[in-house]
Amino acid sequence: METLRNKLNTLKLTLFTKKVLLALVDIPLGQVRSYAQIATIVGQPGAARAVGSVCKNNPFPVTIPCHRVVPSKFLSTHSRQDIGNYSCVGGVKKKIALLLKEGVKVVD
DNA sequence: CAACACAAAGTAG
DNA sequence: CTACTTTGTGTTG
Repeated sequence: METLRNKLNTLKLTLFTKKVLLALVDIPLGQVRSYAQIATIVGQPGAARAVGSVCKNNPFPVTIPCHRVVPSKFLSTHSRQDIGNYSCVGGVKKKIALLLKEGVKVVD
């Protein structure tokens, strides 16, 4: 069967990218992960910025819940201004809306 | 080679 | 102690 993992293997993606994307899919509903956390999961702690690059180049806009990825600061503040960025359609505004819809508290 | 959707440590006050 | 600056990291253009 064509799992997402299989598709990722088909595409011309680097190992790091593939791991990151898989980690994003693994994020439970209503939960958020920081870029640093993802970086650590894929085995490259400190490469948070690289993770951001991957999300930005995200090959599957809907399949990959890149909106659940936020800066580590957000984990502490939950502030809307520390939500980070979002390249997909709708921008940061849409990102916030999605998170709220999924049950993630976002302070104004 | 330079830029980027970040993070953590170091320096200055 | 808080605030700003610098370095690390991997992908993409």
